[in-house]
Amino acid sequence: MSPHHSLPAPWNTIAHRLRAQGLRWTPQRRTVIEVLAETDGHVMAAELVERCRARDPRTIPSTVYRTLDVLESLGLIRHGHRADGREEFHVLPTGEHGHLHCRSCGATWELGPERAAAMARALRRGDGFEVDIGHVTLVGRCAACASAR
Amino acid sequence: MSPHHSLPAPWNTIAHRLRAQGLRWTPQRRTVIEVLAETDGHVMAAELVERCRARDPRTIPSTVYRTLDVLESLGLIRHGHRADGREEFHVLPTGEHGHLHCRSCGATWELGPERAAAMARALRRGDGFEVDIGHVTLVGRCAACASAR
DNA sequence: TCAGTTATTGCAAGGAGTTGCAATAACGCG
DNA sequence: CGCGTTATTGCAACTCCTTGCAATAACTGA
Repeated sequence: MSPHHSLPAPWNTIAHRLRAQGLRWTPQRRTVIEVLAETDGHVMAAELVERCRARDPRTIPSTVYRTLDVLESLGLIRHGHRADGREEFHVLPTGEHGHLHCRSCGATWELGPERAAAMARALRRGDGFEVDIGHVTLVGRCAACASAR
Repeated sequence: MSPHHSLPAPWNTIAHRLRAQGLRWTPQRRTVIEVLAETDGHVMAAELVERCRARDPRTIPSTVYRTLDVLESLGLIRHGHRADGREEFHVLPTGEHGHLHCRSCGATWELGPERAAAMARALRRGDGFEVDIGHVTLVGRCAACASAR
């Protein structure tokens, strides 16, 4: 087995990509990336910090946040905000999808690419605004809660 | 002149509305409402706290935030989140309007009721989700910045 | 008007992020 | 391999907001 368990998929190229930009590959960044590689696509920032701390107790929050900024600038993750304003990261942005949150029952679920696209079209029509649908969680009421009033 | 300079428009009825619900009319709440009555419709939470403090240096932030919660439950204001996640309040929600923020040029502007409605329709179609468009600031790129790439 | 009830307040502590700065440690080059 | 350059780190302080709790003070009813 390799001396440093290597990372899966696109994560294993990050060291090179960083260095290619004059940036550095550090143990702290490796920790963050190892944690990201294990997620299913969504992580709340604070939760990610916690998982890094579990892996390495010396983890410093500000370092994690700064690493996340760098990874976002590389296009590997994308940050957004949940209904309560807290930060959330979408790992490896695949299809553009959004999030819907019902203020009545508290549920949060995904807005599929097709409907997200329809919404983006509705916004574009008018002044040409190109929405980044993944950035926010839309708040409202789900069908069940809306009709229950 | 009246002993207690009375508040304009709908604000002057709040004391009664509060008491009608078993809630109380306090000097601290009066301060918050005086400040709200002077806004143009938008205030960032922290900024509002600051203005209350200017009016009464004894102002305590947590009291202001709690008062805002109460006022929101009365339907007088509505909270939302800006592109950076910070809290913003819409005073006296009139027409349903949203906010758009361009991540390139940093501008933020309003999404008029018509287009907001079009977007809400696009979301409703599908699973019946009723979006509260005023709650979030949609992030993306304005026409100018989008075409500049 | 006074007293009892209990909604609110003030305070302190805590969570989530951000930022400035000096010390540290990756990198790239000789 | 060792050095100098400078990107990063660790730390401390700070912003914005939330929460628990005991003390305070509005309201209500007599």
